[in-house]
Amino acid sequence: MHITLEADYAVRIVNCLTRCKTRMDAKSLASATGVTLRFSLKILRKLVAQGIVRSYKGTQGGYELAKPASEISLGEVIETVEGPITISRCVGAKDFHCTRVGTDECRFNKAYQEVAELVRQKLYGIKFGEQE
Amino acid sequence: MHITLEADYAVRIVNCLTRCKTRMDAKSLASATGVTLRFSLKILRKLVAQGIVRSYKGTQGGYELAKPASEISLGEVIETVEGPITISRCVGAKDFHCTRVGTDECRFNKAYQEVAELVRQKLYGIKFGEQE
DNA sequence: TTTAAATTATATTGAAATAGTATACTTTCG
DNA sequence: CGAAAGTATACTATTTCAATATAATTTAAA
Repeated sequence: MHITLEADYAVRIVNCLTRCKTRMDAKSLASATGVTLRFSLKILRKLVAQGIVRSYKGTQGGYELAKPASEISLGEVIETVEGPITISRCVGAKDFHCTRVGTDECRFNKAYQEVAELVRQKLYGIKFGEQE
Repeated sequence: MHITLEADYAVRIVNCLTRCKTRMDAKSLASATGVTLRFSLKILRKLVAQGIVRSYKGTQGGYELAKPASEISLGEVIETVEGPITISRCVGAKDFHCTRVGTDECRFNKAYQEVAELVRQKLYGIKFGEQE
């Protein structure tokens, strides 16, 4: 159970933009974060669409944060690139189908949802801005 | 970010064994849980190796829990089939490589580890036995 | 003691998700 | 204009996940 590499990359990119306060072009960002140029462009597009990063076209173009780093959380960045955090795909489905017992009302769905909520709260509580 | 289907299946299987207290053969277990026979055998092997389930060979063989259901947790079952819960693959690696800034000591590894620990504690706290 | 019902083990295949690339296009600024 | 940047879509490769196939071994009962 872990986040995708792409989400990791997105975190690196936002972290880099947080620290290097100047506008950066994709090429510099890519080499600074260790992500391939093409792939970082793909990620940057998602971050722009979500309103986390702002882009500038043209010769002096590049990327910078669209809002204060203190308002950007790990959770927001992660969910932007890989979608909502869920623990089990089974959540939302009816139930486990143990036909050998009478009632098989499943309490694990609830547990999974609680875990997902726990993770979400923790990740949304961690902001990029407030680094010591 | 979610557990694998295999882990879901493992939970179903252990849940089924918890509820149907009799010894069950793989075929019945498979059809009761909606997992294919072959795949459930593969999962059962892991559960047996971990000491969660006990197997009996021969004509009257089958599977049953190796210990009280109240001592088996969601976390144990999940980690048995898919390995340790981690949030980022980046954890343990050196750091993000933003070369444009001086020090880039990364606090996200720590955050990831905290989240993983949170999830682990929650999942290990949920036992199969104490279902109402 | 044979035999059928069960588990065990290894290897292989198929499918889906992830990761990364290619190409063509648009915008902006000097 | 024209070069340097971002934008968009589509495609390919790789990895991981899911499932299957085959063959061997063990056990209990007839």
